[in-house]
Amino acid sequence: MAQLGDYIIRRRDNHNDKYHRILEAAIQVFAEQGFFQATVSQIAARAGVADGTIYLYFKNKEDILVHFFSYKTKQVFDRFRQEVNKADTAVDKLRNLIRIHLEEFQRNKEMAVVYQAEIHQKSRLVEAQIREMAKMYFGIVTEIVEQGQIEGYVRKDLYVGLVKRFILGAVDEVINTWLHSEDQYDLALMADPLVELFFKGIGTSRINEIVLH
Amino acid sequence: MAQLGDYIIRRRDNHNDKYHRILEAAIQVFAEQGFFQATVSQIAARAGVADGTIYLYFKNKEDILVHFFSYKTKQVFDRFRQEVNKADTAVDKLRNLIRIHLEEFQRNKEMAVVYQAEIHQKSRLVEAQIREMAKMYFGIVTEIVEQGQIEGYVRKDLYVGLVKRFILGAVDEVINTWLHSEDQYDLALMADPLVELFFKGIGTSRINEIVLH
Amino acid sequence: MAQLGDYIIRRRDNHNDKYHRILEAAIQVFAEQGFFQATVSQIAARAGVADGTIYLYFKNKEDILVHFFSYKTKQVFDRFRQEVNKADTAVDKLRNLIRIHLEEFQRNKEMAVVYQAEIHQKSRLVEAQIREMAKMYFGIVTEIVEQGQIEGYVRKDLYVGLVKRFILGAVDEVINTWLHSEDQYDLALMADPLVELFFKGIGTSRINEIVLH
Amino acid sequence: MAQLGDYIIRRRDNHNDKYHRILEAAIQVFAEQGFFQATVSQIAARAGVADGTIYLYFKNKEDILVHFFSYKTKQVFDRFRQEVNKADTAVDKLRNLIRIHLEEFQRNKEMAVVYQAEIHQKSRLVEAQIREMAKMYFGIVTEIVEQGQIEGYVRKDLYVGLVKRFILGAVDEVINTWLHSEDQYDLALMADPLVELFFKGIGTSRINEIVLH
DNA sequence: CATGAATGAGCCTTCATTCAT
DNA sequence: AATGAATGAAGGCTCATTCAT
Repeated sequence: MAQLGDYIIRRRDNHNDKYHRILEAAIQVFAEQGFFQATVSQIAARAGVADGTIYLYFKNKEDILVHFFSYKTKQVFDRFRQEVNKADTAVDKLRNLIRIHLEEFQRNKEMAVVYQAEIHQKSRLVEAQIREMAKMYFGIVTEIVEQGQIEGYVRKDLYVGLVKRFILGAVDEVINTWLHSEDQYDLALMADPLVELFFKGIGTSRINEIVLH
Repeated sequence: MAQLGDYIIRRRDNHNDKYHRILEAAIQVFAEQGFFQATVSQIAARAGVADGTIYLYFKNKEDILVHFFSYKTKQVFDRFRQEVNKADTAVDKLRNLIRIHLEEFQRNKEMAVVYQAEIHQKSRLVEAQIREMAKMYFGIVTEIVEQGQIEGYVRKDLYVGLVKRFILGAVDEVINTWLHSEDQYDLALMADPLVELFFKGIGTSRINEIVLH
Repeated sequence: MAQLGDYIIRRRDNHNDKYHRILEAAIQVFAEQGFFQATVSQIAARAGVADGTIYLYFKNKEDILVHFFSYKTKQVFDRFRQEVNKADTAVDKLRNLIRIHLEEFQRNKEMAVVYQAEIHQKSRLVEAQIREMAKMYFGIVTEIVEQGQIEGYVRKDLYVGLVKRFILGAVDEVINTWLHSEDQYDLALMADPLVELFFKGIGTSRINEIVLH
Repeated sequence: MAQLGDYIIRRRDNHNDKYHRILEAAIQVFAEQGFFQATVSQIAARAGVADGTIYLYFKNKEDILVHFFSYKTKQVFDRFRQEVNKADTAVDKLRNLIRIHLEEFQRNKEMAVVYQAEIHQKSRLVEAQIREMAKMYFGIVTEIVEQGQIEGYVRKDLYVGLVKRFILGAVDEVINTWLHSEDQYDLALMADPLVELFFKGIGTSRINEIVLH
């Protein structure tokens, strides 16, 4: 009765299982060795499959990276949006964005490593996806800034494109430092101090006495 | 008479000449292809020397990258220090730091590419140098913050380690965006807006009504 | 009632059906790609069966070629014999032989391609069958020559082994040229001119004034 | 004095030496295994060089075959032309053509094997060269036929294109049979009997009583 | 019988490095 | 010091064949 159904499901699961096992293995190996240093054999061994099996699920080595980006990373960026939506005020939205960003990258350390390496390449293997994620991030920041301006908590004289780089860059650098640090402190603890810096900067009120540009 | 001396100098110059030609060629090739994609032959061809000649000046391919960092990049970071010293106030020092950073990376685009790629690797081939540069940058920021606090323009409740990442990350992201941008706008123009963001943040004075953490 | 019988027949037909579908598919793929370039997967896809199914009907890839030769090619060569038998005189027999040879290879172009490639290999995968066909062809030619000699139309001082190569080679070359020709002229039209050349050669009667060997 | 010259010559010879060693090794391996079955490693081993060395002299595996055709085979076909020129009458020219063809292919048995296999492929790897050689052969036959017609030894009602296939095919078949024969009889002995067949055909004068087409 | 996912041996090719000249 | 031919290890990928379902 349920036999056929079970069978199909098992097959499908098996398929999915292997696909994901390879993907997860690849992320680990890419994280450890870097994309070009990683070998397909290493990935296969880590995934517990034969070398040739890789090519049943992926077109080639590069294709694994592409799938990784459109699956794992995208998934993470989608969570950014969700968390931002949970908050009402601009301040809370930014706080949620930063917090979830740090939390997710802390939780998926290997993804973080691969992501960092890839977006800082000249010839990116995944240009399209990266551009899309950047756009999404920009959208979120734009929303926060505009809402914050309406609420009166965000300055009006801002170039949002720069604000996005200002925020994303700082967060990325915090993550990057953490990735290269010996002791594994809690990355998420950086969220609030960062948010405070984003809103208040490092200056005192006296800074307004100076014409900065 | 002066012949022997000349000869030695010429030789030495010749040596230096080739050493630098190889180094410059390598940076170009690394920038275009990435370190692992670049081949020693390409570098040799670009430098106008034989493949084997590379190994008279460098231990191996990786050694070229190491030399590049301790030569070119270090040189650039040394200029950071010089420019900062030219200014008197903390504000001007930070402005000079950001400006020279953007200017130098704009001027040495290939260096910028190689630098960005390398510092975002997990297994860095040049860990030592990068750590040293990070330390130097941290020193500069510390000095600026402390002076700024004395001058009354910088808040006292700051975690300098985070401030350094906050600043460096934003600048790096601005550079990274520029590197991947189609149109080559003037990167240095970002200096003042960035400095303003660093000091004032994105918030208005009303932000102080909210307890950020 | 007739059910069981039908079933068996259907099965058998089904078997035969698949067997032949695979064989025909293989010939097409072999013709297009060559034996070593062809893949079992391509054959399976063309035949509309699973890869594994191939191995229910054939021992391995090479076995398909063997079967092809003992099935298709043999069948064609059997037709040679039949057509020759239909004629009474040596001249008509040779004409029929040449005509049917050209016609059949024109009709089965893919077979022609595979056949040509295979018999001109050093290490033939189908040595036995080829030798058998050569023998059969030799038998036909022998018969024609002997009958022709009796009838007085064929010279007596002939080395039949050479005559067979003389005829077969010329026909094969005509076919080969056709196979590689852009425009698909009617191959069968070559039959009569060829037969004339076989009988009369290219010389005039004056050629007899010369001692050829 | 002669040192530099010697050096250059040695280098050049060395180069030529290796180039030719690889080429000769490749022909042997191609002859034994066929192009697709042959491995680059086998060729390298036979030539006494490292695998990678092959790629200093040839673009890839296929390129070796291409070079082989434009070097060895072409050289042989050039000899055809030379030998034909040595004779005065059409009869002698044809005899020389056939004789040198058989002699050369007998002397270069491996070349013969590779040549036979290649020209009977559907997708030839060396289409251009083969077409050129075919054209040259056609030119020779045309010349012989026309001269023979003037001399009165060759019939006027001939389609030269067919005559070329008639001759070349027969010769090729004789060679092919020899290549696959166990006992290595003297191939050149077939020249005169073949020439006689070409001129006189297999028919007697009575054949003229019959209308062949 | 039929399937097609999985295997892993094997091949072509690249390229960092060496070394005789 | 300089050359660049030669090396050979290593890696990505293919594909004939097997076998659990």
